[in-house]
Amino acid sequence: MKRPLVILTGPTAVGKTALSVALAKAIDGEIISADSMQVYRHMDIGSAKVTEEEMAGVPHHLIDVLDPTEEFNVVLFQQMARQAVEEICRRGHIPILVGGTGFYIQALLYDIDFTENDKDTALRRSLEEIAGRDGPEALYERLRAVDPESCESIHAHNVKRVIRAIEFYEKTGKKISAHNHEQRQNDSPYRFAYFVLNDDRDRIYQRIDERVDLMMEKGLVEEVRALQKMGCRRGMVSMQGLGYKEILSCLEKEITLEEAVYLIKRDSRHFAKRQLTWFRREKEVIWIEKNVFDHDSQKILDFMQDFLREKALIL
RNA sequence: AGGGGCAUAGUUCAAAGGUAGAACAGUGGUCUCCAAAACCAUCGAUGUGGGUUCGAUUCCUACUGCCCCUG
Repeated sequence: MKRPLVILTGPTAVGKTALSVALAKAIDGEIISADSMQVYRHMDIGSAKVTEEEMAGVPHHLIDVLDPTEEFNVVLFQQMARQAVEEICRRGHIPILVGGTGFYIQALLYDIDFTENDKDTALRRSLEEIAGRDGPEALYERLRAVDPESCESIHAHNVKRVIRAIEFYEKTGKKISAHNHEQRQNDSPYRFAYFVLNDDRDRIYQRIDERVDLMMEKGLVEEVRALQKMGCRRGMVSMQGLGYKEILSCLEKEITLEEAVYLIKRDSRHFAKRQLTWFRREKEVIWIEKNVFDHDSQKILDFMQDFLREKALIL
């Protein structure tokens, strides 16, 4: 029997956290965070991390488990999340995956195979060097030579992807285009319900602005300064987080605080938009438009529970 | 009130008597190991009324609005 998995996601600032805790309480669930920034300790304000109080006693996993100087990526997420699902099920509870990183959700939900990678990053580095020295087109031609199919779907300017595709070929002797095609056929190992919470675009953007202002009031600058003292530098995975990279370059006097705030708001909007693009493409998602439910969280909760009962995910 | 200046896309700025460009914003999309990342595509403008002209958004003029100076 497949394990149950409830997913609750949506664009940033739409209100996932509050709803997730209420849902967990209602269906005896535990929460697994699918958030690439909330995994890090000492990054509370900028990542809009759930507070102890907000958790209201509901167990949360994959939050505060790494230092900001450590790396994090899909593969690590996948391993940690899988383990969390197992533990939660063993306790007889329902795992609820909550967070805005669609790629991570996909990795767990469809059990995407990433195993062919090793820890050796020398090749990656030398490819980056080629891109820097000879330009992205030169790298692209290298990819065309070994995996022309990938060139169909990857744009030459997208150096990160081109590098990964070449790397995949060099390390495995297989084409990543073929591998991805195979992986796309994966059936989920879970009985799942994939909820996407959404709201009017204007409202989301407004909430983003308000939230960023609040972060500044709460002391985001101090938080980043402390991280800086702990040895966090730009280029680290954690410091690519929205709010962190901008404040960091403000502390390094590259931009003013005003510019930093503007950029954080703008990039958060862009992020929300990209998230929605991602979810639209995912199959089998259940959209929860807040205005359809009059922004009444009880109505939303009732709807979700009815749905889960129907799908026999809960009794 | 008098004098001067400005009026072009949502915003900031280009250009030109004959098809008005860009950046940013906005919108759509890609994504299978940096994903809060990286990348692609796309919508959109000459304030209003006259005049000169084959043709005005450009030149002239009135109006309206904004800015600066004087009082």
